Amino acid sequence: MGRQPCCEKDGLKRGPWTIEEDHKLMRFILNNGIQCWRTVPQLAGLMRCGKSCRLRWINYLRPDLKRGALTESEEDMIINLHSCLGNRWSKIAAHFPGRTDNEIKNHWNTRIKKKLKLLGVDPLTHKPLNNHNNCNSASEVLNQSCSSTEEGNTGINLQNTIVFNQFPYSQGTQNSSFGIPDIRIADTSKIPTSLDGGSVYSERTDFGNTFYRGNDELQSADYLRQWISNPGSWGGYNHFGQGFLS
DNA sequence: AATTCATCCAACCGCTTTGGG
DNA sequence: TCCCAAAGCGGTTGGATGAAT
Repeated sequence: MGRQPCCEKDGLKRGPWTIEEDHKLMRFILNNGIQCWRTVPQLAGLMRCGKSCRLRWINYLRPDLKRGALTESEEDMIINLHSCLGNRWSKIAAHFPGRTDNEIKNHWNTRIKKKLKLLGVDPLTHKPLNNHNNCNSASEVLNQSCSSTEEGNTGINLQNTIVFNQFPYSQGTQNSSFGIPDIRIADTSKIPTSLDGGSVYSERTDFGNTFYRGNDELQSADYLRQWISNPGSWGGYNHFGQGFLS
């Protein structure tokens, strides 16, 4: 006997979310908050499993999401944090308000890994790909700076002072704050500005990163209402159309 | 214009962790 | 302490899109 599926699969919809589904999920969360993800789809009238709803909310519908391409400084921070934390994307994402672990993970896999390889750095170990004699300095320095990272301090400032001299990335033109040469992969600036194929994009809402989680996951429906009533926060949600709050 | 290849990223799968009884 | 359900997490996939031929 295998593990029980997380939910009953029969009859459940999979694949990309439609506007209507997004609409239903957001409206439900607005009105009810989140107590139990497993009950959300049923109560919201969605033919999805709770897991799918949770993922959609966290990665896409949360109003506090910061949208658009990651900045160069964010990219540099990811590299430094990854050297400390490894593939613990949620831990890394915790240092980036409005960014999701999925987004950072995708960015790492599609852009940063290539960037590091171009620089002759192993993305896994953060050591030079060819020069094994040089391995100690960078990793040791990074490990030293990681203790504070694990405790909530990013440790970035500490690294910033050390990495310039010892980190393997530090060869070449240093445009960024962490000594990483300014080699940008093409096509990093593709920032959607409107709904396209069921996707939602918006400017940053600037509501901070405390929107949900806490006692009842969702801090308050009032908070959401406040966000929704703010015209400036709705740049990319126009597709929901009028009557969303009804 | 048609086809192939490369890239991106939303979504899924399944394992691990957490929390309540 | 143990068990189980739910949530969290990271690896992976597959469809959409754009670039190259």
